[in-house]
Amino acid sequence: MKVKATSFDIAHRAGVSQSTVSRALRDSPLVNQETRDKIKAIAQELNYKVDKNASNLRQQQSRTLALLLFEDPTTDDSLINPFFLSMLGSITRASAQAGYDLLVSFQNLSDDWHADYEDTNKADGIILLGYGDYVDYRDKLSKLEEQETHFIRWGAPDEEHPGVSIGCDNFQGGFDITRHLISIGHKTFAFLGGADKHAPEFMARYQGHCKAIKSEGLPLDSTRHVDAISTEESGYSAVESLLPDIESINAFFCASDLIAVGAMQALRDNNVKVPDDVAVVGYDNIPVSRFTDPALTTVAQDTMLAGEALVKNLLLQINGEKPPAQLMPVNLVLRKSCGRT
Amino acid sequence: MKVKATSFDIAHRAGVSQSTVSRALRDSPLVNQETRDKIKAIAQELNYKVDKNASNLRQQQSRTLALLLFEDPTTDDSLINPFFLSMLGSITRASAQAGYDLLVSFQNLSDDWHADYEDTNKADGIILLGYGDYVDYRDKLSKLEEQETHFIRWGAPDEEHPGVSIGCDNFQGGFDITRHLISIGHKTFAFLGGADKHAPEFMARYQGHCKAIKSEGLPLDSTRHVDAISTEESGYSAVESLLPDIESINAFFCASDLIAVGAMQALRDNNVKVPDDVAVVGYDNIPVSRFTDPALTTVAQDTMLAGEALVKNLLLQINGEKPPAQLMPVNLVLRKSCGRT
DNA sequence: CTGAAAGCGCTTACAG
DNA sequence: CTGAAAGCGCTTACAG
Repeated sequence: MKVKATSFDIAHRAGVSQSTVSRALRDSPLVNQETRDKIKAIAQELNYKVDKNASNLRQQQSRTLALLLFEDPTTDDSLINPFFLSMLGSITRASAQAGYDLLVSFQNLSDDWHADYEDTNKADGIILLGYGDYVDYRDKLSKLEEQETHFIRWGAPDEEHPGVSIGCDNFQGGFDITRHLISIGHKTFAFLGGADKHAPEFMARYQGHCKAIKSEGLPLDSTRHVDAISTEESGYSAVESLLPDIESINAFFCASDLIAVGAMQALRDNNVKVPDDVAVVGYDNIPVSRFTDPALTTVAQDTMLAGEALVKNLLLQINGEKPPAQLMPVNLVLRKSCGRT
Repeated sequence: MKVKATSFDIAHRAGVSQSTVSRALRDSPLVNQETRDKIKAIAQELNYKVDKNASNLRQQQSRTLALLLFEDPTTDDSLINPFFLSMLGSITRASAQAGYDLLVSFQNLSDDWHADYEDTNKADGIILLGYGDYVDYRDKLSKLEEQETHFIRWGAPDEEHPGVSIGCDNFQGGFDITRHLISIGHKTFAFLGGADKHAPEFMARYQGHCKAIKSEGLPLDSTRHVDAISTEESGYSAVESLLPDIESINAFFCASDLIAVGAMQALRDNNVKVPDDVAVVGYDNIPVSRFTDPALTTVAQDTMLAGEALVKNLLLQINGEKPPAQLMPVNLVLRKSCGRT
């Protein structure tokens, strides 16, 4: 077993004090340029690396962020919503860019996750990612806040809830895509997705949907609402439950792409043609959505931007500021599944 | 700002020494049961958590694993191969189960990633995940080994390369699925996927494919090989390049599901019916594969098992053992895209 | 510009 | 069973 070099070893070789080594390695302007270069050369030669535990302990910080990913409770062990995975990617990149490491952890909503990350100095702050069932969340968020943990939540900004959150403008997304459906002639709808307090994102999308129907002068009963959670299976069953009345529906607005993929599957299995017999749109613009048959019209959330915003906001909090909640813009992605584009 | 309690605060309140607090909190049998309970109660009350930096520094370990995920070099910023994401999920779970935290980081193969994780005591070991372009890797792996870093690589076990690796039996997978294709009557093939030193997984799948052709007594030229990397786009182009001869091909063996998804897209766009005109099979069993039209026959790698094996192996290394490389079994998943099942 | 020293908050060998 | 003390490897205020 190789023994790791310490700053004392370097100091010894360089003929300076350990303090000077530490300063040189941190690029302190206090150190003579020549000395600094010499020290760095020796450090490289010995393959010396600053011990993070010691450094963090001394500085009382960790330069690490923790990402807690909440699984959809019903999801099977190996499946994770592709949208969140894509967020995971962008958050990882954003923290790396900011010079922070990222500790990743999957949590079940039901677990006792109030999370020993910041308390233990393992992380300077926490990012919470998942469809927020805020009814269940709430107490845990309060506890985090009580302990003055720095955290940011992905999801709908919501006055009533503890902590800051960043989310996409789900209302606007639901509004825009519905208006598009109406503009190309669709008049009757089914909204697939549980829209209640347990799924505020879906609820906002649904409200945007209804608002568009109203504002375009269609009767309020032009849409029907069917519960579904964000899985293909659930989308499949939702469509099955509507089969008896399928003729009366022009367009399906699925609250997520996963639901839409399952819905299209069910329609195909029942010989309903998309988009000829019925239009289908989704939400999230997950990678698959381009490759379904037909390609899925959907609402894109910019995960890159969102990830950056989350990290930036959290970092501000860690630096003692109080950054505001943020609502990210959303974009329509028109493809074939909604009919005449 | 709340001041964090330390073990001294607890000691003070409990009327014992700080050493005893430390012992009690670590469930040392040396401590009187009553004292232990009292200390734990006080710790809870003060919301005390052991400082990981201090604890790790003292113990010279981190109880943390680092996962380096290598992106396919051509992949755009926000896309990550779903197969690896699924591995990510299972690795995260497996490390949590083992009581380790997981530091996740995306790396570009081109970056200088020899990775200050173990050297800095940020992690006790490293997991490398990605399609291994081992030609490029090699030097970096050697360097890791030289520094006596504990690491494990996902990929084909390979005598020639530094370090231990765990991978699925790609040869067997390629063999099995090809034999199935032959058994249901297909006689001519195209293999889509770059099969050279830069993509050893694909190469092994290709070799299994060829072996099956030989062992079933078909002529060696019953398959043609077209380069493709693991993206839908690449699968799409690969099929396009074969269109002039498409009639001569019974079945496409795509080296990954992503390639297959793109290939099926291209076939559809060119009015070639799957599976009636041509069969298509993939590899990986990514979530989408169930929902393509038609559903994709593919080879499943058990990511759950694989993740656990990686973590277990690495932990053994950390404990000073020399666990062997491992080849994980693989399963055929028969769906509609290959024709008569 | 440099060094000696204190101290971050633990764990654990040593002594009792 | 318990305590006093050393020490993990740094960073940084203090003194020069």
